[in-house]
Amino acid sequence: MSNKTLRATKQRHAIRKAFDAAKRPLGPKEILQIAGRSVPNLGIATVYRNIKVMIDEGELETVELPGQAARYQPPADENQQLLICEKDDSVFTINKEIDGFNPELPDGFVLKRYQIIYYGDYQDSPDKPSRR
Amino acid sequence: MSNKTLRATKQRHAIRKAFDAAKRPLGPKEILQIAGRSVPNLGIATVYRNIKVMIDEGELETVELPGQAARYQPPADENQQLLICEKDDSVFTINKEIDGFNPELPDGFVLKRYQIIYYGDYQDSPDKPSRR
DNA sequence: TTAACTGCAAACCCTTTGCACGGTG
DNA sequence: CACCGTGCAAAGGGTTTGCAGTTAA
Repeated sequence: MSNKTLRATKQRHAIRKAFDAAKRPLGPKEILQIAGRSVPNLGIATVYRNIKVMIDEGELETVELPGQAARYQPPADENQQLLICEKDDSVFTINKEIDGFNPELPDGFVLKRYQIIYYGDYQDSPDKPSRR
Repeated sequence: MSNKTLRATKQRHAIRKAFDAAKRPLGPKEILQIAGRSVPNLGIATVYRNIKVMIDEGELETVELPGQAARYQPPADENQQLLICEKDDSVFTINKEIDGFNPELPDGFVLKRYQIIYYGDYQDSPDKPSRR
């Protein structure tokens, strides 16, 4: 966590609002698109820099996905389950715990955390951003 | 699968040998480094093109990892478990099935496959390439 | 002979950085 | 009025493509 004093800029405010509205992990370009609606000329560099600062502040965390660029979200469960919609690669989260999950690992390997990713899609075409 | 006739080139042969020797998923630069030992002046573009061709032929498959560039390997289990060594980001595979694993999914979501990724590291410093 | 294949370099795409300007506190 | 933050453009790093020369069949 940084020790610099953060300023309240309209850019950072718009980025926060984007996450509030989307309620799902967002990538840099998605953030630019959403936040850019309230901040004309918002630059992609500003988005990247704010992502870094906000992660540093503990306000965001990285969601790393296989074969895709990183997304970001307000901090959630460590072993959060991610659900990737193959229709459009949008990402949703499941915050429920799996119980009794305890895989066998190779000798000497110390498990720190795990990530389970489900691939599939919805039969219908739901309003993605309202799901959680 | 392509319909073009593949030729037996020394470049492709060297790339096959690299996978045989490594026995773990490899990235383009790793392939270039290993196969380049037997083919001087091997170009990275040739590596990328051969990866594509070999995937097209079913000879390789993509291993997508969160937050990392894709690796490749000869086809393995669909729900293969991947093990990422955080010491150097090298990747190993576990081919054992998990039984009784059956998570609850949201209504309407059709599960096609899942991927479980464990993060941690080895206490010792094993010979990575010999592990499987 | 001919069309797949290769190496090189340029082109791309995404992310980061340098710089001068603008805005917060 | 410091100095943090921003927009723009250039620089980086990884992957793809264009092209002319090479080589398998």
